[in-house]
Amino acid sequence: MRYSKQRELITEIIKGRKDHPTADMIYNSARELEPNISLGTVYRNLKLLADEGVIITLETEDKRLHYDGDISRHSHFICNKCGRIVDLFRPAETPVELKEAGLTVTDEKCVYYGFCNCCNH
Amino acid sequence: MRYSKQRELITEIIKGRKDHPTADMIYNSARELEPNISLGTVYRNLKLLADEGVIITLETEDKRLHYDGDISRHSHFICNKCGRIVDLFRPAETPVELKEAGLTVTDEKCVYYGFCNCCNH
DNA sequence: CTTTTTGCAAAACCTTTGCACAACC
DNA sequence: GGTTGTGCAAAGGTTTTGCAAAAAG
Repeated sequence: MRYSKQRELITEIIKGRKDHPTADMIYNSARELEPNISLGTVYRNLKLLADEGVIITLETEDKRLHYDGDISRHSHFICNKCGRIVDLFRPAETPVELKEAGLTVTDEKCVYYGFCNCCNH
Repeated sequence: MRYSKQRELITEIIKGRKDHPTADMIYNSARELEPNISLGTVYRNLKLLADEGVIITLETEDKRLHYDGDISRHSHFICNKCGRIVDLFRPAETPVELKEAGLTVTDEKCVYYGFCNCCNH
């Protein structure tokens, strides 16, 4: 993988925020510093970075892919009302049944849905 | 919610299978019995059934929504190679941190990725 | 008869891709 | 210089939606 200014910028943006942005949000941030960057480039690099394991993807009910620069093992909470995504650093235990069934686990994605402090009632 | 032949058929199809089909798969099944059913109707009803809690949605890395007629609390395993989705009836414990943080959990979706028996090496 | 649901087709939406040009090494 | 990455715009695939007709109650 060769160096590119655009890819570095995109990586910095994702690694620098904790709000699990979508491609479009990252594109908008990127354009502030690099006004000529294209949406296609953003998508291409996000896919590349995710494939390389540099970032993580989060498939949510809003049907847009969210990205997370924190690749440590953790779960997420998503508010049904405001859509806020919260990190959860004590991940759930991987069920033993999986190993028992001969399944090799490489990755896990646990998402809890509910209402956050601001949106309770 | 008024009765409709199409909705009943769609519900039966999802409840009757364990392979977590996509809208398109359900559409194809439905057409075997109801050749004039439209894809729009399938999508409309799937959304309705999911909103009503009659079925569950599964957001996966393949970018298509999968549906599950089994609404009991359980997790899923998805094979990175063949895409097979396996039910896991011992769900992970919901992290206590969530309650401690004042977050109300209404739902949880845990997906484990890896390689199934058939696809191991 | 009124309201909900359907089929159809078009639109919306997010994401991917082909291509010529620019950037990297 | 050869190869990889970019910008642009067009295409792709899934899901949603507007509308007139059909079905339900």
